[in-house]
Amino acid sequence: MTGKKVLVVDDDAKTVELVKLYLNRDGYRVLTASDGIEALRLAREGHPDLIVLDIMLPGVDGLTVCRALRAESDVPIIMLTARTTDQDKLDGLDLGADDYVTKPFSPREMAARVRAILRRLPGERGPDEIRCGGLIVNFARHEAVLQGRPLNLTIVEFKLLGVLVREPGRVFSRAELIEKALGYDFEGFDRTIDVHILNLRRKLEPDPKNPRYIKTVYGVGYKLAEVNSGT
Amino acid sequence: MTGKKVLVVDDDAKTVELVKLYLNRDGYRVLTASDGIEALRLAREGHPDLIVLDIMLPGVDGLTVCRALRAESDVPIIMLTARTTDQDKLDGLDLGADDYVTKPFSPREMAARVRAILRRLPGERGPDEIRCGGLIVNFARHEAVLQGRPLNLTIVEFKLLGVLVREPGRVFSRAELIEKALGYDFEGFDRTIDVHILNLRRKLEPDPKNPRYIKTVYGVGYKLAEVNSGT
DNA sequence: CGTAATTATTAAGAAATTGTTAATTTATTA
DNA sequence: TAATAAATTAACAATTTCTTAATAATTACG
Repeated sequence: MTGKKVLVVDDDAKTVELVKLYLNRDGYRVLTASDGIEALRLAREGHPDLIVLDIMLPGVDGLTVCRALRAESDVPIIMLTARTTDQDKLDGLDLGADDYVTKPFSPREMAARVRAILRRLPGERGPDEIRCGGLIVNFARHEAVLQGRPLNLTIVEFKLLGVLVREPGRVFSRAELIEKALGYDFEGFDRTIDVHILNLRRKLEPDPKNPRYIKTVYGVGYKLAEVNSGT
Repeated sequence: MTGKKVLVVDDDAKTVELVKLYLNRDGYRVLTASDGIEALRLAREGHPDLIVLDIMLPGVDGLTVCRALRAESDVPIIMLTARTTDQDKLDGLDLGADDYVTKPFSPREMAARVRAILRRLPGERGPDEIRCGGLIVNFARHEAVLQGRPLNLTIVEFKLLGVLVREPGRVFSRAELIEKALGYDFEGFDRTIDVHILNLRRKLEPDPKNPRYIKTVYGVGYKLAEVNSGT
């Protein structure tokens, strides 16, 4: 873990603690501030890699802080707003915030957004791309390439391949694939997966009848073969 | 099926029954409670592997129960909330719940989340791989390899070998093997096992007539020989 | 040695799983 | 909103695996 620094600014101590808890769990160092003045000071002296900034602040408000920060640096900012009116969101974005989250929010979601932004920061792209044999799956570009030839995958096909390619060789049951590619709330049948696998194979297998990449494990599910180019 | 235990806590009997129905269908044993006091008692005495906990409870509320449980164990908790305000979710997560579901929810989705959490529990999957002599059985990959040569096992063969390899040297009766490899609900005959053992031997024994790995214990059952490479 | 009990082997039919196509529903885009 | 693309379902075919039943071989033990 790189230990990126995140500055969290909110006048509600409980919110700050909650966000801090989750970000710490993700391996980030966290600075905290409860008002605009302190926020500006820490933003300048602490060199955070990302700032989570509430709009409603005592003293200098969040919008002003955001404006001030934007004038002097490109640090990514996630705006926090208690109000639901879209005008607030627009204002925040207008000021150059990278993302906005409406209160009340789930700390998991917040942590995910922080990860997402820091991931696309120059330097640490993280596992934005996975290679396996001649297969390249790029999550940031939402693009899969096989032997230099781009596959034209649909969303579900891409997600399926994404799940498989993250753990090549491991067998995934249809239930697992549904959970991970279609979501917990999918109410349909197992066999839907079969059709998606079929379509995937048509797009990436040289000979779909004899799959080289996506193997069927009879009675269990599917897996991505680990391709040793030399063998 | 391991028959993991799940405690479902909700004051609405209909909700409890619905969740119970779906969890039973997945092979889980289900304990139920309708108030906080009972929940705590069952959580302590019933040793559930997971708890589904409603926030709104008469008497001791769900949040308090969650807090109390967290103080004394790491049992995974899924919080249930009827209110849509995310503040509830936050509180739940803050207390260490592993997941939350907002009412009204789909019982299928609930069951899926329960499966997902129990699946990634440390004890649940056991080791992903067991080695014994030149034999490697990898459960995640659903693959068995002998002296570097992959065996092409069917599900039943794989499960049988899996049972044997977990306790090399121990004799398993046919009844035991049926239970563990074919399931409790198998209605067939003992002798089916013989055929599977035969097929297994054909795939892994250098000389199936003189089994080196899977030994017959006359009048008792089968066992996996402990292989000392030097002998 | 011979008999009864147990296990090994074989092969065929039954059952379960997967592959495939096409029609239908749902979502997206112009 | 119409046109297009995608996801899902349903039905059937193809395949694999499981189970059974019948027979042969082996073991235990008087």
